[in-house]
Amino acid sequence: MPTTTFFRLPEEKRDRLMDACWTELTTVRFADISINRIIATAHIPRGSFYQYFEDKEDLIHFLLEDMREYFVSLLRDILVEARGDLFALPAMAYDHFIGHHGYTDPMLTLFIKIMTLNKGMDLQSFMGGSKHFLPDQLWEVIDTSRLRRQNREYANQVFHLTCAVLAFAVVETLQDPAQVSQVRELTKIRTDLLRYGGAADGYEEEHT
Amino acid sequence: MPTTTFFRLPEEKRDRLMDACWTELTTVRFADISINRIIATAHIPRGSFYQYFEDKEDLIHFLLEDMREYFVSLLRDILVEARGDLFALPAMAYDHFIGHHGYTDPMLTLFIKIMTLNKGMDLQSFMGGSKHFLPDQLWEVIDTSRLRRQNREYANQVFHLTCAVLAFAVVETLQDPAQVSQVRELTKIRTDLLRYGGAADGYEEEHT
DNA sequence: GTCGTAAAATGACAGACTGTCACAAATTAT
DNA sequence: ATAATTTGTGACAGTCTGTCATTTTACGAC
Repeated sequence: MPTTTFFRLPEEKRDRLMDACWTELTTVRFADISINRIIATAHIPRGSFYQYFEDKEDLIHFLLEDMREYFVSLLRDILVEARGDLFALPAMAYDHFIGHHGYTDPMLTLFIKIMTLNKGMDLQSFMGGSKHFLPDQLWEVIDTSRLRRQNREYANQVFHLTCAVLAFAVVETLQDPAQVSQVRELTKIRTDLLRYGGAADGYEEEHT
Repeated sequence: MPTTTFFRLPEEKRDRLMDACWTELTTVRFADISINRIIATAHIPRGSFYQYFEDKEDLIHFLLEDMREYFVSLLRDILVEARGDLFALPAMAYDHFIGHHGYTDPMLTLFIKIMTLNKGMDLQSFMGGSKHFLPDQLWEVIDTSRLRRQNREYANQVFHLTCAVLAFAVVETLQDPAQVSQVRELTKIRTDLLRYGGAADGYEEEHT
């Protein structure tokens, strides 16, 4: 967490610094992030930076947390549009990512750049910032009647796997942007897997 | 990939170097791996190291690939024991990881250390080293009659999600080692989700 | 307006790290 | 024995990070 000093900073200076941070974060991989470059770009003296942030990790954590919050609210919108159907999330969110709707969301663009640079960046720990994996904001809009069990923990599990499916799709597309339609097909298969199960019908009876 | 020179190295020297590498890899996080420390531990001059490996990434890649191969063969053994039931994999593999059987597998110990240090290290890209996510070795021993569809691509998807469930379990246990039994329960729920689907029965009819 | 105290700014610095390169040593071929 | 090739080596240039003693600014009390 940044220092209180950071939040007391004059707006212009803080913006200058944050711009430089986001540029750095969306230009090089996590491992290569350089505070040297950031302070050079932002024209902020070295000592000042360390008055605002504890260290590099502190900075990165702060930026990603910001992004996570945005991301969750985006998923919430999508979920509302899907009438609370958790299983519809991967396909719809994927289309958002790919820019299916023509316009490009600035924050999402940053997110995708970061994912591209840090291939397979771990959505698990990205979302895991919150205590529960399934944030309150999303739990509120889930239609639990569509789920086999209606408790939050079960929804949490479904959401977990749902996120994994979304992550697979994003990563695959980044690795080969030409295969959008193929990835879309895979996502449908995976989603059906989550919905209806992957076991052959003959074996389904074991379950009671 | 290491240089041919590396493979021509006298065994004693190569072992000394590799030992130091594994020690480093299982002691600090990826980001903090220091070639300085490695060469100091192994008593290998700086210049020599760079005659064997292109750079730090080259080294890490080589070590992890080694581990991946071991890991795949372990999963194969488990899958055989499970009579090819892909859905049984997470629970069984998890018990192996936790050391349910009392003995500890040296390579697995290293693997767990690495996972602990790099919380949520991406199994996706770890396994993704191979062209197909589902390696031939595993495909050979899968009982496809248990799957809704029998083609390899479908098995690949199931395996993908299966790995995700395993990864969840491992990460959760590392975060809080006390909760083994709880994680085991979660793993069962997740596996059932993959087997039979998470949709409420009423909605299942949509599927044809 | 001046003095004093607390907050903020600053850049020089120590310590660490990486990858390179010119040259020495050893090994192999002729 | 000599030449050619491969391997070994450590000094070095260039970066980087986080700290800290010191200066500058902000601000309230008198």
